[in-house]
Amino acid sequence: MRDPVFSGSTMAYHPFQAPRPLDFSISAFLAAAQPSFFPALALPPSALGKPPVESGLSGALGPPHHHIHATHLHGFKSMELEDAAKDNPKVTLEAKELWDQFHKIGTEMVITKSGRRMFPPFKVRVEGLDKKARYILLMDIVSADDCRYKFHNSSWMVAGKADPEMPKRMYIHPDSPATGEQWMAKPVTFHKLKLTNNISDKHGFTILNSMHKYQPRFHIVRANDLLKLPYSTFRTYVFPETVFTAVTAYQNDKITQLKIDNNPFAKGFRDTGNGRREKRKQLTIPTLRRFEDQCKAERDVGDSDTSSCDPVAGGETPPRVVRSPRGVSRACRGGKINADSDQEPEQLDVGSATTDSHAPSPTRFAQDRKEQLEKDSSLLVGVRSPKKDKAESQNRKESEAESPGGSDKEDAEVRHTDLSHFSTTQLQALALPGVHGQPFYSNLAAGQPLLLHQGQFTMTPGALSTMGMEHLLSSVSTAASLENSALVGQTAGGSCSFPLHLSQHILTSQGIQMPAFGAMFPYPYTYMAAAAAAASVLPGSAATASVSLSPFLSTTRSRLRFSPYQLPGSTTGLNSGWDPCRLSSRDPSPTPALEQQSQAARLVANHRTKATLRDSASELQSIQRLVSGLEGQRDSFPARTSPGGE
Amino acid sequence: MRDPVFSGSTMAYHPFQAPRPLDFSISAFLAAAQPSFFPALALPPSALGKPPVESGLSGALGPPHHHIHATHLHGFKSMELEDAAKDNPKVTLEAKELWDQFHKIGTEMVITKSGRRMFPPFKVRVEGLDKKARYILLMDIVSADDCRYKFHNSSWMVAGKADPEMPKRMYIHPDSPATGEQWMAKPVTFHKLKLTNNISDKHGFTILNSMHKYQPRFHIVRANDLLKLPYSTFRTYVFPETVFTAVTAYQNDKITQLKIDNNPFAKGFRDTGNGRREKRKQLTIPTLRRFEDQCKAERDVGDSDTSSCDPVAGGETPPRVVRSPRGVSRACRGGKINADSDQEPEQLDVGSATTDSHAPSPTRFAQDRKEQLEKDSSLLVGVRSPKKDKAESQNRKESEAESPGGSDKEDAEVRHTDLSHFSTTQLQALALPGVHGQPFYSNLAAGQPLLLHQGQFTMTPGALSTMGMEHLLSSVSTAASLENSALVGQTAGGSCSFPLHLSQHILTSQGIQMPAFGAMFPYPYTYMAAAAAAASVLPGSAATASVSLSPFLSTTRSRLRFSPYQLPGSTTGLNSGWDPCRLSSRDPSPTPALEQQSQAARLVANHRTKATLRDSASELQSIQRLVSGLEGQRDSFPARTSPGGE
DNA sequence: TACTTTGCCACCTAAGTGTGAAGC
DNA sequence: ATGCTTCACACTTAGGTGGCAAAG
Repeated sequence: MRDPVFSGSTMAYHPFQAPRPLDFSISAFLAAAQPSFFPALALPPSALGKPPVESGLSGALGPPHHHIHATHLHGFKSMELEDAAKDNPKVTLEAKELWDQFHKIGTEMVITKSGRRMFPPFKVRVEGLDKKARYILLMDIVSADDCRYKFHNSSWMVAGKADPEMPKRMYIHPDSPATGEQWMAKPVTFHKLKLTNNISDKHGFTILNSMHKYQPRFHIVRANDLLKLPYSTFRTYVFPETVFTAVTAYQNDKITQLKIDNNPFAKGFRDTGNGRREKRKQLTIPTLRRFEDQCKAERDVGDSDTSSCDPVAGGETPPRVVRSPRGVSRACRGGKINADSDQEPEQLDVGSATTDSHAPSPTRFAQDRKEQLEKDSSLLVGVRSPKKDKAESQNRKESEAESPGGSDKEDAEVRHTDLSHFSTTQLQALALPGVHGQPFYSNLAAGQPLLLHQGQFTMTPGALSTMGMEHLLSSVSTAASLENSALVGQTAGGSCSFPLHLSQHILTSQGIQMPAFGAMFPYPYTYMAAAAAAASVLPGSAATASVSLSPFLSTTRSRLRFSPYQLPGSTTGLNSGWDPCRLSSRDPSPTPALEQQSQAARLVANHRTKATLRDSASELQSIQRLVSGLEGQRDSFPARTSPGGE
Repeated sequence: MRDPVFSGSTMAYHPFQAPRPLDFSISAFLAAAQPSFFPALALPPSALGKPPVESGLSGALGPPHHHIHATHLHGFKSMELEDAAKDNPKVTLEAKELWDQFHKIGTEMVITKSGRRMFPPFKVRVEGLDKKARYILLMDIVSADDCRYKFHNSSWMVAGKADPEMPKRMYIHPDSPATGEQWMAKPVTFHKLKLTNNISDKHGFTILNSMHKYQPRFHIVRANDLLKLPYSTFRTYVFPETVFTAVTAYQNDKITQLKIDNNPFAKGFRDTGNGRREKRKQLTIPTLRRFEDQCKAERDVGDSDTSSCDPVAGGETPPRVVRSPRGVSRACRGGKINADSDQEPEQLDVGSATTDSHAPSPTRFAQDRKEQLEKDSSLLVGVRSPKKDKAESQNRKESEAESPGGSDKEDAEVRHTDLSHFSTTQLQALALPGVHGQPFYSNLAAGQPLLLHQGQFTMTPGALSTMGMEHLLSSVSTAASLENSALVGQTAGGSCSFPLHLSQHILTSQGIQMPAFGAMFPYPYTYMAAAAAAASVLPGSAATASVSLSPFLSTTRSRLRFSPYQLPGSTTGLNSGWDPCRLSSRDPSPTPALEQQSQAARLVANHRTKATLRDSASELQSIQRLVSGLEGQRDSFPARTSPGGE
């Protein structure tokens, strides 16, 4: 309870701790982004959008199909439709049941200096892509809220405001670019992505703050060259059940047990009568074996490759889609707009993302989405309400009582509330920091500040960073959408699969932590691209104001925390890593945004406090996050950007 | 001794079995290719070629620097010089000493159904690249000759003509494309490439015939997109000391022992007093430990990644460079030209590649090369004469007497001789089959016959396949050369590193055999590209004649061998793999070529027979090889070409 | 003291190696 | 009987897991 604002809050259903906050958080910022998205979306020919049905002011909205948005957007702004159409991607989360099991308890992911994989592994199945077109698939992990947590009395509770955001990195799937056919052939796994708390990480791992909540995101970009990524449309998918709290050591024994029971690498800790396992009673759940078995089965299929297991069976979750075409629009820029930011977490699970009612134009679209959601059963796959979760968890026969705050927490509430104080722009910033960076053009790190090949694009750093998150400002849907990317121009004609045959060379190993290999993509890069697009398309661009503050110099109330182990310069060797002190002052200040939830959801959440986080501290922190995301990114770039080794 | 022609030949220094034949073989076909290369080469601005010194009729020539050739070529034919220049690649083989140790004995590589790595690992150090330009690095393994061997009485001897060539695959380094800076940062390893004897392989592994000799090759292509590979210039580097015989089980105990002593994974078989090792006395050589130690040291350096060890120290071998600019030329096409194909194997080691005296125009260049070689000490690095080898081997304290034919064999002789009977075109075909295919655009395999995006390029399949090997028809040198690639046009402006951060995801694992990941690149693809270029540039194009024969239908004397385990259809599952019966009949017939050796070398080798292989059977087989390389490639493509898995 | 983070450890998966008997 | 290929094995490297004591 470090946080002065939330101190005292305890557990489930507390105004400040609504159950299943994670979902909210995500949907919240997604919703916020949405508004700004529509205006710029292009409409693919094959778009089969439906007329908007539900209004989006308060937020409620079902995940819409992209094409729908595209259509509308088309009218708004003329976008390049060249290669639009022909695809209508649909993404489902693999091992959904397993994720759900963790989610109910409150997923925790260990982060270590050397980098730790995620478990369950983030794996998605993609459908509806243009077989011949080439795509780049990526994922990143963004803050779910701006709070710091603590696990107290068997439950998670807010413990203050979030620490300064670490430079986020966009992780490009190593097979990128590859044809839609290839991507759809089998689930796309991201087990090579590693999490770390080492701010000086040189491997390109995703740096997270311990005791903070995060949301993994998946992106699909139609582009045949990584160089085009910056100018391309990002279709973002978020699976609420994948939110997790980063920890350096497991806090909830239930999580530990679930990990042990399902992660083959932890088999050694299973209670097999070998006199191990003391603390945790064997909470082994029936679904247990399934995961591993599936993994093995999967490995044997086709030309196995990969590694981390991942259950194939079970429900797959249709995510919320956020799309950011280049030249995308930005939602209302201005300050903490918001308002009815409170929503019912429960509803969130219904799989719908809400749009900020305060956003520029999205309202009607929100309705559209909602309708879509209700119509498209696939969108609801894997979606479950908190109540259901509760019921399930209670049914579980665990020797240990269900930890009070175990499942269905509500820090989300906090986050949610917090978000409501940010403008759409701010939310973007909030999300974007985690939007790009991890493995990407390492050469960028190697020198060029922002590259974008001179002349092609000119903007002030501030403007760029602010607008860069355009692809976050997209429509939210769980189904597929038509191609609407505004690629800078196809290179070669066809759709050549790029695979690089990980089969033989790349696959197996997880994170060999060779920065040389990683495709590092510092935020700045994408930022610029998106920003450029946005700038050229939208009139009232969002905050272009540059704020001169770094997490270390201009903190109002937010505490800058660095564990003794992470203090800049005190960490591992080469100080070429991220150095907070070097954050420049040329960054835009994000603006507040609204969250959107289904009306039902908001009804439930109405009792929450809305003002708590509405202080300058919140804004400052957001800004700082953004700044670090932009500036820190560059500095943290691995010194070695060479490939070869492999 | 199945081969009627060579039956009876026994061992070292026998006319038919000159020691260290491998070197010859390689240099032979390289030389043959050279002639045709020059005419088409573009001259980079920074070219610093030297005037030709030695004549090339009989062959002898030192490894020239590309730029030299480029310069000359410039005059011959105007090539796109857009991105020419700025780079002058120099490639050296890592772990040369180790390779030499194996080479002396007669390197053997085990091939298994599940795929086996090479040991020593093929690893090269690249220098002189344009830091900012992007390159694609690849490797493939081509037949060293067209003979089948048998290990009899402790020595290798010819046992007939080669079996039908398996579809070869070009293995694209997974980090491709990446900037020159990245590639040069650390040695480029290809340990993910796996060898197999499973003709139905779906992993994209390199399929080889057991008991046949092969030569690994390394290629550098300046291109920022894999899609441009087909239209780009290939700079090929060959390290004679890396020739090897594919086996399903080690034949020479010395090789086995050397492997055990140096491969960390075989450590369990080392004679550490654990009562193992019987057959092989501990031939452990002093240099032993070094390799492994180096590997470990290397792993710790920088952001380790990779895996297979590889000694960094010791001599690195400058290879013979073969370059094929697009719109390349073809050497004399006609039939078994040849003539003084006999050379002294010993000389080969001197590190110089000889050009075929019968080749079109190369003569003067050959001299130039020679001079270069003598001047550039780096070219001689690791180069050693057979005599030296002999001395070394004798110094080794092996309990077991040096197997008579163990080191310094001469099947090479056969191969050499054989090669002399082929026209340049034939040699090209001979090599090309192994030039492209392994991991590459899998989508190609997935459907499109040859793709090349309609309209961009039009040629008859036959012509294409014939000319496709253009990049083989290049100059031979050990040093660097300037950029001369005729890329189809740069996509984005800058030089973005492509890394994909294998660090995190790709690196570690070796060959997870996931076809989905491999970048499959069937020969046909490259063939077409090169062909197109050649066609547009050269007047008297080589064989465009389409031959209607498949290894199964039109075999004159060559026996079609398929072990019971490999019979098409009888092998592993899915028959989507390579099906010899499906080989089409539209392929060009390769033409003979000359080999080139230093004059000294030829003096020594003059006593060899030249006519032995000059029969139609040889030609047919070559053709068949080519055909299978082209047609088989497609069929053998892994059914699953999806990425994702990773 | 309370809470986190670190390091090292044992254990496990994944996969690379040659063996040696069996198969064809 | 010869010659080559296959396969189950034991052993090794590389690396993923949580435990746990110690440190901060």
